[in-house]
Amino acid sequence: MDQEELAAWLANSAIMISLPAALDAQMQRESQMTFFEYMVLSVLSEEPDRTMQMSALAVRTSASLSRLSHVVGRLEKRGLLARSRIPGAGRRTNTTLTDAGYDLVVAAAPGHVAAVREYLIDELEPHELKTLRRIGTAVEAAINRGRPDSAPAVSTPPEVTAP
Amino acid sequence: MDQEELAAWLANSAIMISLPAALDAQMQRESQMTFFEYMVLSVLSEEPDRTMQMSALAVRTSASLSRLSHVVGRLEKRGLLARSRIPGAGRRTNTTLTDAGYDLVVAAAPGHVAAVREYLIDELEPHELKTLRRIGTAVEAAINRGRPDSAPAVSTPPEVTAP
DNA sequence: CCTCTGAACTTGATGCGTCAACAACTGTTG
DNA sequence: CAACAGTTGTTGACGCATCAAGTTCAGAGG
Repeated sequence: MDQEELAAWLANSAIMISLPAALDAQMQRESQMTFFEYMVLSVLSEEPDRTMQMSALAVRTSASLSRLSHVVGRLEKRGLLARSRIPGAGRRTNTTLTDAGYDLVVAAAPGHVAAVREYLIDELEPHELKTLRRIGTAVEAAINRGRPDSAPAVSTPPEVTAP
Repeated sequence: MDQEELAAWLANSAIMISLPAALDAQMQRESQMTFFEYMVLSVLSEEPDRTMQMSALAVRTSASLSRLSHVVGRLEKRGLLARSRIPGAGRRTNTTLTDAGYDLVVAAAPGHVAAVREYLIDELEPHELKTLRRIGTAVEAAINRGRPDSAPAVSTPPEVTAP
């Protein structure tokens, strides 16, 4: 690993470690939830009927079904979403955002967007943005190469547009 | 947030979420430790005397002193490092890598380097590497701007050169 | 039919991270 | 020199993630 590769790797750790931490802190501070909880609510808020099946939601948030189940359980207790079994479809379960949940996402979004801008977007030149996009795509492809079918691990982040 | 910014942000989440998860999984699988534990051992292994003060180690690993204290406690129980108070220097404590700890880092390093190459470095063109480096630096600066003095949050990643 | 397999979750135990206290020093100031 | 303030670490409680079962269903095979 040469000088330039090493430097890139060192710098990359800011994106891998400090950036998630900073975004988590912002979300915790301003909206009393986790970055990941925001992801879940945000993804649901983008569906036309604010509803999604657990497994689909798990794929979209890059989480295991187990993790998602725990989180959804908590969010349900807080009245932010509701679960309902789909009849005649095995054990399939739908998760639906409640009005309270929707309101919370809407309230949390601006602060989140501002943080993403402050820490990342506004720091970059247009050509750097394009390259970042290319890199992210390449990394995702490289990781998924190792597990061809099982886990797509698509890592869709919290939506940054207004819900 | 326009189309290009949004796409870059979406792609970036692969670096923020999937990449750390993949590296963690690799480390767990092949060396029975956490990515963060590897960071700690690796940083120590680069010191001439394999020794570092707790607070310095905390800065280098971007961790809170509390987190570090817990982790070091566990690593000490596993015989991978040892703590010793520095006499006449307040509560300062030195952490030293044991031989077992050093051997473990040395054994774990190749697999880690291979993973970093596979998921990131080998995917990128030289100019993309340079841009990634620039982006990482910019992100770190932007985050630190918010907390001028208190927490440097330097995020030094695990060394990728042979220890 | 009746069992079996597989899909889609759920649950419980365990471990790690965080936050807020607390503890152990040193040096400083009245 | 006595109290105090500032550093530097440690600890315990609590929340969240993970992993390995377990559960609940639909449909296939015998």
